[in-house]
Amino acid sequence: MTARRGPGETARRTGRPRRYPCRVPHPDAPRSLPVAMRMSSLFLRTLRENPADAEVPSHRLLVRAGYVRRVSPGIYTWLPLGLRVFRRVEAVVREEMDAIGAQELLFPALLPREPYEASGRWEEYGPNVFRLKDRRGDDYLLGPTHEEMFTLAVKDLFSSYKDLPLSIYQIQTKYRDEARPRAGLLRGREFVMKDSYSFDLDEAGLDKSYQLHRDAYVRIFDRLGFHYVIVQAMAGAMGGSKSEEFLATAENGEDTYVHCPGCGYAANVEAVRVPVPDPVDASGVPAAHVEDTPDTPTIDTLVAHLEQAFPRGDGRAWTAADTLKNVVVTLVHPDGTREPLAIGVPGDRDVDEKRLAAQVEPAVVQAFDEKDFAAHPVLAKGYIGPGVLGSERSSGIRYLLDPRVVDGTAWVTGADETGRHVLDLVAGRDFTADGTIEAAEVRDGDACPSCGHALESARGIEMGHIFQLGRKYAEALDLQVLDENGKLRTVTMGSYGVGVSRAVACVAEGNHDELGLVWPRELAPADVHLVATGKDQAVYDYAEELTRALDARGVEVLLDDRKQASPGVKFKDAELVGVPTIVVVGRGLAEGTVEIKDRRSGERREVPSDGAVEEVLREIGRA
RNA sequence: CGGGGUGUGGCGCAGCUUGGUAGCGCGCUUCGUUCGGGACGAAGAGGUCGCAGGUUCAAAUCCUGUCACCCCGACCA
Repeated sequence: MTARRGPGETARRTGRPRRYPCRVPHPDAPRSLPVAMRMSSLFLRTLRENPADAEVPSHRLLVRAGYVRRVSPGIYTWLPLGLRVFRRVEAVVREEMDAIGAQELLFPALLPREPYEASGRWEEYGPNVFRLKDRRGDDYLLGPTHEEMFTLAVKDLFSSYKDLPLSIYQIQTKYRDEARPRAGLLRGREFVMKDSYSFDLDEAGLDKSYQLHRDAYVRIFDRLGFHYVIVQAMAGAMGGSKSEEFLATAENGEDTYVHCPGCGYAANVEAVRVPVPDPVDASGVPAAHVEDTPDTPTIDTLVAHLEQAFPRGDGRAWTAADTLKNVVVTLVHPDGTREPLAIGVPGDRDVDEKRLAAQVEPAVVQAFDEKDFAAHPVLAKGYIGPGVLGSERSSGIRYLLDPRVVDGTAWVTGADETGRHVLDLVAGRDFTADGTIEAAEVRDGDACPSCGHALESARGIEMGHIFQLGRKYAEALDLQVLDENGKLRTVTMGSYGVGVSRAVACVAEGNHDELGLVWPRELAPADVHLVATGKDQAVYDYAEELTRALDARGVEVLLDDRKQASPGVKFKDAELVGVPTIVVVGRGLAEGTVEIKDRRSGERREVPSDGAVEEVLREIGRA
């Protein structure tokens, strides 16, 4: 708020909260100066060339246009222009959260070890958490996420079903010691996230809270103005069941998802379910037989050998899809125990490490190395088969199959002897497994699990994630309330996050052209970029006057009042900075006109200088 | 953690192969001119060449070590 008007005054007039002024007027400045960002004194330096360390467009442009500066890998300073955009995003998120009755609070970023010890995550979270010690040697951490704190806060204050449902949130700086920060603000080690949590007595309540948040998120991402998809997701290490992600569609996004043009189904690749085929009648398949297949340790060499040594009578060529590939990995459980796990997938598909990791969480997957093979001599590397796999078989290794390997399907697979494979091995008839697992890679053209159409894959940036946590944290931290019968009930929780700082980068990623940034109106650092050109003092006087008049109407102006800069420099800077409406006061003023330019379309029109205020208001949709 | 690359004024880079005491563009300062598309002229300020050893009469340049950063991958509520 400025010294010039009372709190809320502008909010009433314009129907939205006023942004704080970027610059406090100099004490010597006349009191009558309008509150505007002045390019002549703004803490800003635009760069003509791209910074060498920036690769993705959002990073390049945010640095070039003077919105942010890198301090350390994955750690950024918000400069005045950037901070204003950041505050706008924050305001959108805050408004929509408040609108569903969620209440804002703020936990510390610096947290003691104990709550995370209690939930088991001090260990589970691993190297990604920033840990530190105080002078006495006690352990602290910089919060990577705050489930424990929210849960404990509710436990601290509430104890009755009458207090529920409850949704609380914070907009807080989070810290994660990412192995490789990248893409500027898109994946940082310090970032700002809105995280909220719902607390309900039962599943029906949780469903309702979840839906409220989902609706709020739709409104938030609509207002932020980027293209996004809502995809089914894995609840991940957080535990819980139902989960959806809001992905901003972007070719260079880190997340891969699939969507179905037939029915609209969309899911993160990790969460995709394979439609399970019906069992096949295998009565015509001959008995399984072991054959010599020398030098065929890979699927490719095996298929080539089959085609040459065992051509099929019906003219069909052997393909990788006829083989069953058995991959062995080591699971490392949170308590440190190691367990070998065998996965059987059709030979034309690889095991997708991300999908596998998501399936076995919280265990971590490690490659099965030479030492592991030495410890399990029954495994013939390159020729592993179901003959030895399974908890009931000689290896004792748990064996899980891709869901496509249904009863009655016949396979060529390892015979557990180097240089030998078994043919016509029928699932259900000749071998069984301990269960199924969704770990095979997902490909374009795979059948949609809900309608059977061919799936298409695309990439996106995770902007929001909502999920039903259930009782994992409530149980671990003993969050119970008394129900109407006076009995203790464990509360069920939902968890909902939005990457606020990431959203700034993401909006920039989706809103720029070759000249610079192009902000959506609601997020721009100013409503109008007013450029005064030329050497005529009347131009600058008029620009001051127009700025003052616009300010009085609640329009925030970025005023380029630099006298030493050439018109070209001012135009380039305006285009780089990306305020959606650019007003040029210059040579036309003598004839009584100013120019209004739309940054996005490039369209410009001359308007009478004496009616410029109304024209600008109309242009920015506030007439 | 694996692979690749880069460290030279505020920013972007050249110089390194073949050692000789640091240069270009942008930006910055001063003066003058210019003023609708990153102006022009003149004069300036600003650099332990990432760091540490070594070789040499002499090291940005050669050797060894080390640190940092960027990109790809692994990893990633």
